[in-house]
Amino acid sequence: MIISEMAQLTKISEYTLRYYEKKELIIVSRDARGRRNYDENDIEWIRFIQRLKETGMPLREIKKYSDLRAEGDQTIPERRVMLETHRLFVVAEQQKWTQNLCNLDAKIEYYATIPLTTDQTKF
Amino acid sequence: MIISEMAQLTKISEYTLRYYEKKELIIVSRDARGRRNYDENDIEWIRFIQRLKETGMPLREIKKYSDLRAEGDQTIPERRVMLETHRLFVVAEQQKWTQNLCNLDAKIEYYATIPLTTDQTKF
DNA sequence: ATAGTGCTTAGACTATGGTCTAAGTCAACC
DNA sequence: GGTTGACTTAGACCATAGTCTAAGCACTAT
Repeated sequence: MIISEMAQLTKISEYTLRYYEKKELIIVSRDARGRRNYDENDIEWIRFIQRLKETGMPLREIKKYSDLRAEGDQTIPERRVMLETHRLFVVAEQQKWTQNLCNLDAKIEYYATIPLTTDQTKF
Repeated sequence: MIISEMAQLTKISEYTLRYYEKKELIIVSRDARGRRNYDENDIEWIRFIQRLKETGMPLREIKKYSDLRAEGDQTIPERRVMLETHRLFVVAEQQKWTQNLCNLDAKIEYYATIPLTTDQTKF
């Protein structure tokens, strides 16, 4: 699979796919003409990167994970620890957004109840 | 209130407070010596900016809100619409994080159940 | 009066995560 | 054999959100 197909499939631009490779998040083999040749495994991996990114993992962390992955099976426990640690971050984020929603709702509620004649410069 | 006190109070660095002013998010009066002189109203406003930022509102949006606020009471309905619109964003974010957590948990669960002898390069 | 502190400004620099350009290669089609 | 199209590379450029530096002024304490 060529980069343009990969870009279409994953909705990640060719630019970004090359960028990820430059940043050593992805390692892709080349064909006889020197072009990137993505296989099934690469697709899986890129989809996983996508999910990690969606959960707010910075690229340098994803790179760490990628490096461990490249080292082989003996790094599985380490990788799992990374995911468990990241999980705590995601839980915290989720709770933060819930709290933020409460705050915002309170604000909007306040906005709705105060008479329009009072001074509104505070908001 | 002087900038250093404000920085301490809000945990926003002096650099950032000046930056916000340069970006026209905040308008602060000066004392006889030309130094920023924050009052109660400014504190409230900066705390509100903080909350908007926490809920992922970009600075340019906050500036828009700030501009409306500066225009006076007649912009209240517009400001309220902004908050309501932003609320939808926050709700979506909250749901996204909940979904992300599910995905990650499924991943970790999978990690936990597969025998350690299989090929792990997929993760 | 001179050093020190705390502010002022403009503008340079940083990090993150892309996004794009320029120049070049290679295979295929006409 | 020339053009087209899809790729290659290095490196420039962009937006966001700061973060810091340099040079300078005003007041205070010694």
